[in-house]
Amino acid sequence: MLEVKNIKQHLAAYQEAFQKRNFDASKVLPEVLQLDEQRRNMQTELDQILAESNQLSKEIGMLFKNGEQQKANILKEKTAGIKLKTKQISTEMDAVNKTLVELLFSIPNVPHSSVPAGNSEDDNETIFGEGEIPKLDKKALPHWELAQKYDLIDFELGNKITGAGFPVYKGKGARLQRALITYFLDKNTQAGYTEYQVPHLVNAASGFGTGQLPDKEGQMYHVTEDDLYLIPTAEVPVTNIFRDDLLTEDQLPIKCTGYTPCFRREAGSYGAHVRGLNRLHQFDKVEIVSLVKPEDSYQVLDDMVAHVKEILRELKLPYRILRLCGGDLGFTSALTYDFEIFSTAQERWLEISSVSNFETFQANRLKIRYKTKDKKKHLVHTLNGSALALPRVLAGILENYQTPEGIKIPEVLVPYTGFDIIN
RNA sequence: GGAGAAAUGGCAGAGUGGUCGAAUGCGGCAGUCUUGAAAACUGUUGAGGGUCACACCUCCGGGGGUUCGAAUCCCUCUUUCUCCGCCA
Repeated sequence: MLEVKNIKQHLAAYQEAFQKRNFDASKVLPEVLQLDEQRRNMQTELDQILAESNQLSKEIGMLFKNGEQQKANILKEKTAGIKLKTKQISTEMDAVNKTLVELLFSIPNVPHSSVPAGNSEDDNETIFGEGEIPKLDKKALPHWELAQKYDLIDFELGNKITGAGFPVYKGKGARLQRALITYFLDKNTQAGYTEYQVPHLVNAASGFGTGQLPDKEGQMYHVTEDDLYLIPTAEVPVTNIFRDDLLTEDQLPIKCTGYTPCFRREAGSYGAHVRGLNRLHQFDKVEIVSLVKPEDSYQVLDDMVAHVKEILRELKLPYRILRLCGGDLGFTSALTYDFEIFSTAQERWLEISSVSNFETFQANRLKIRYKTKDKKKHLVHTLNGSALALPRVLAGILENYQTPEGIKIPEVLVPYTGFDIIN
């Protein structure tokens, strides 16, 4: 949710920036300002009436104390009209407020100045790449065939137990996944992120806080009986740890990491490009979340990108980094870098991390603020990223590390897996 | 799941219809004293809105109600604690 005072201050600049994400803000922003003005005026009017009412009540109290019942009763009659009026104004104000908030909820974040304009993923900007793409044998297999060949993942079994998109990991496949999770968490904690284990179901308030609700309701599994949602990412419970918090300046930056399964309905879209581990309803992910002072957030974004880079370097996976264009940018994000690894057997890039700066967009909804030494209060900037998403990393390792003898295990993982080849 | 009790400022804890946004203690901050520290003493110390600044408004778990007036009374929801039942 954007801050009204910022809209007021940067109206023209915002209008222009929104064009990059093809969002027509020409009507909605002035409307927000107009509603805010209206709400403000009503608030002032209401306050004045309440002040009058409070004053009268006090006088009545004094009169009763002094035994001047008659005078008190005269004043009482005066209050009747005031009561009516307060009710009237406050219902009107609630209505205006509701419209205002709904409108604000419908406005996406303002793209950062470095965000390229564009409509789709084709317009994303590749800003970095490294790692050697291995030259594989002609007989190289995609990961779903490797998974079957070495009995690592059973997709059919998942179908039986639950349905499509819920694979069962098995033997060395399960072990490799667990090794990756532990390795990621170790890397993250070494980099100063505090590890959390959080609930996998969240309430609606948490969903609103991080922006999954109300617009992306259909993407989450909803447990209607208890009105809870299965988390689509650890970002939701982890960021909500700090909802409504007033932090002190010296508590920042706050860096958290957490491993959770993630649940996504992702209705539609079946076919070859979502085969195997490419797209699932349940998958594992290790997430990193940062809460920082506004002036630090872009440096921290770079730090988080560097951190993910280091992990991919250690795993020796060929990857590239994209700066998302306006059209591909998430609703809540101001700037997002996507990491993709090259799936050699599928000959395509797979997204395995997305690192974003939300600036105050989430913090404004979540009311996460901090107090400076001179007691000024500001919203924090929130950032998060995957470090990393498991299934596609697993897929990338299986495919890129395959040899005629079997699948080799990246060196850094061997201490975690306890074996160095799958054959 | 059943029975009972409770929810107040950073914490502890009073207040049970009328200057209560809230006593008191601890903690925090500032000062006095001290070479420095501790102790002692003095002052100060919740949040949001609003204003150039005041004024003023709102907030005593959430929501609703009674009343001229609610932290205080009523309804409801949530959470916590104790006891019982069940249980990884």
